[in-house]
Amino acid sequence: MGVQIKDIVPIKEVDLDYLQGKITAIDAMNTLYQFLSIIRQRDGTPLKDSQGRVTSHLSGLFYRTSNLIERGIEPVFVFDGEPPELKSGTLETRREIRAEAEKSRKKALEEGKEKEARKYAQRAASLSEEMVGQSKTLLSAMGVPWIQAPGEGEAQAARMTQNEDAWSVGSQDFDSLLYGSPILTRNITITGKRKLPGKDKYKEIFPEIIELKKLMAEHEIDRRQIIAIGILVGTDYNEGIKGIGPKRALKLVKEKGNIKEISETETGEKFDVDPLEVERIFLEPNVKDDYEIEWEDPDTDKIKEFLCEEHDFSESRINTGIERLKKGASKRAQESLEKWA
DNA sequence: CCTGAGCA
DNA sequence: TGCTCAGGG
Repeated sequence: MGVQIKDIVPIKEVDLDYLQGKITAIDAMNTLYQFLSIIRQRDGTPLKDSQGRVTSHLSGLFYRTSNLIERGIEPVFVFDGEPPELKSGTLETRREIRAEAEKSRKKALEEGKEKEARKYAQRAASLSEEMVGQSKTLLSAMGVPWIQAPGEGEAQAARMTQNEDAWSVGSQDFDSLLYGSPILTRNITITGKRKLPGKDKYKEIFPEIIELKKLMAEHEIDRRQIIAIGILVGTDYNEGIKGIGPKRALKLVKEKGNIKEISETETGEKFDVDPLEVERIFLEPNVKDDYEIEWEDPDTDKIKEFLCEEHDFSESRINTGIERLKKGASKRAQESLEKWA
């Protein structure tokens, strides 16, 4: 889920071309999970190869990434390592929710309720170690860099952006802002259209830029106070206070100044874990500075062997993707040549 | 999610 | 050129 602070975050819509020439450190798990959950048939069945292995994540990853590369957007994927100990409660809860959803999915399918079945299938989706490994294999064949984070991927991506090795973090969640990323990019999609709540109409989706500086300036708060707001509404590491959303959290934080003061109030006594420990996860995350970000030419044979031969993707569709990757690679080569001129 | 065909 | 829609694996 991530920390829910959308209501107090200033968001700027941009065109996908705005990201051209910019390096985006993409939260890989966030993205793959999105693909796995969304790329499905009407009854909720994911795409599968002839051996019954799920391929939805590979489809999304290949087509979207080759589009980004063609447009000169430079993605580097960042994978989760070990979660902080405090996340175990959240992870357990998610497991339970998935198990329940899987039961509901089967029931709905037996009753012939396709739409219901799909909803529960999406909720039951979970990324296996194998899927993560396959995704890394595919990215390497495509010549797209990926980084193994020691801890949370969002934390590592944020550090890379702070280090100015990336321009922004790409994720749907807001957590990277708490980890100190100067810029967050949401909705990095090619053909984004989303159902309008209620109506049968579809609205086009644009990438969104969120700047940490602007977020801080707008509310006259510092980064520790943003973390405090997160802790009040709830993070992956604590439950948050019932009845407090981002607006009330902001007000409280501005009144009390910091999480320590808040923890000593009546509200603060309701925390399920020590809020200072949660704050420490965001301020001193488990990240590394020895990483390498290099794009390479796509390896056509490896891509085809992996996607077409092993997982039954259509060769003609994969060919157009490979052409896009090549186009991006030559664009990069051209630009690095111009730097010398 | 993304592709590609069909149709205005 | 832009839109919808079925199907992808």
